[in-house]
Order: sequence, then structure tokens, then C-alpha cells
Amino acid sequence: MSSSEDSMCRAAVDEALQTVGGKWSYDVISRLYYGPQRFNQLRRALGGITVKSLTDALRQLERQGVVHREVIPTYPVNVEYSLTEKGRDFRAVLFQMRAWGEKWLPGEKDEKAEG
Amino acid sequence: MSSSEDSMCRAAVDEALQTVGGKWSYDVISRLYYGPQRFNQLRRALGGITVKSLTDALRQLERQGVVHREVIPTYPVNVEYSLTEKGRDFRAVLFQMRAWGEKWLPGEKDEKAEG
DNA sequence: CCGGATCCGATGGGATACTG
DNA sequence: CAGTATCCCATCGGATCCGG
Repeated sequence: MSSSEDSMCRAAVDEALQTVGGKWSYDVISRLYYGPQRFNQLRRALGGITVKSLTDALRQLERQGVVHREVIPTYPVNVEYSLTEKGRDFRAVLFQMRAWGEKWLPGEKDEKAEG
Repeated sequence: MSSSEDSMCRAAVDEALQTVGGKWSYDVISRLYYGPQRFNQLRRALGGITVKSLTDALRQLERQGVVHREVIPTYPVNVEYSLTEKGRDFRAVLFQMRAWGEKWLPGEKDEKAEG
């Protein structure tokens, strides 16, 4: 495997960063792990997020193929958002982030193994 | 144990996001994996990064305990930056990001220089 | 109910000048 | 060499109005 390629590494990591980089990206993705949700359903779940912020976040995730957007032609229109396989697969990244964060969060760990 | 806590999950993931969230954070960390480096050494390695951007990135990483800053009182002053254990441990996160990114990057499926 | 359009304040990153 | 201080602009995120 490529062990010293910086450039291609960059692009791959960048893809992940764009996915969770936004302020609400993580929250949106987290909610969608519970299953498909409609727009205002997400809005309510995320508390004080504004329409534009949520739209932007969803559009970004959609462009990356992380989120799938399905329009259900009822009246009024219903739009359902769900995670794609790529999105579900992203759990591994979040999990790793969380593991690292919890391990090194300040103050939470008293035992400072001096090595 | 934390199996379904969203809030603490958030804090942990947030810690990771703050670490790589900045535009240059990833590049700085990557360079430091090669070993301790001085300020201008980093600057040159990172190409067109400005003084302020590099300073900001390093300060942020320093605050989080990811990077260690050591002043060597020579003349002129030398300052050496290196990764802490927390920083070195972050490789797992970057690795996971990279793995996911490479797996799902659009169209870039073909492998290069396969032995 | 979903979300596009627009204005606005906060923030981040870059360029330049100057200092210890 | 290693920054600090300052100004500037691009982008982000939020609020509001409006249309499908």
C-alpha cells in the first residue's frame, strides 16, 4: 500500500473533512443514523438550526453522495433524507474520532500514565 | 458506559474536529510525523502558508495538547515543534479518514504503482 | 411542508509591516 | 529566526422574506 504518498492522502482526508467540516454536519449525520427523516423532522431534532444552515448541510452531504434525497410527491410535498452506503460507512470515521476524543479529553482522565 | 450518549459523543468528536478542522491543521500534523521541526522549516515545507496561518494553527494544536512547543535559547532563537503522544495517537483518526476517503472517492478507484 | 433568495454579522485565512 | 500587530477579504452561519 502507499505509505508515503502525501498528495493522494490529502485528497482522501479532505473528502472526510468536507463531510464533517461544517458546523452541523456531524449532527445531521448522527440523526440520520436513526433512519430516514424529513426536513422539518431533522430541524426539530437539531434544535435551533436555521433553514438555510440545514439546507446547506444537506446539499453538501448530498453532493458528496453521503446523503440521499428523495422527494415524495404528496401534498404538501414530503422530502425524505437518508444515508447512503457511503454515509453509513462513515460511522467508522466518527467512531475513531470519538474514541480518540474520549481518550484524550482534558480532565476526564485523571490517570496520566507517565509512560 | 457511554453507548448511547449523544452529548458526550459530541464533545469527543468535536475535539477531533477542532484538531483537523483548520485549513492547514492536517498539513502541519502530517509534517510533524516526520519528526520535530522548526517554524520556518515547517513554513517552507508547507509551501505558501503565511506566518499568521501557521502561527494560528500551531497555537490551536498547542492548546489542545497535540503539539509541543520548545524554545531553544540560542541566538537567534530556535523554536522546535513536535507531536505529543496525543498528537501521535491521532494517526488512527487520520488513517480512518483516509481509508474512507480513498474507498469512496469519485472515479479514483484505479490503483497507482501497485507492486 | 420544503426550501430558494437575500441581507447581515461573525469568523477564518491571507498580505504586509514591524519587533525581539 | 520566530513571531506580533494590523488591515482586508472570502466564506460561513443565522434571520427574514418569499415562492413552489
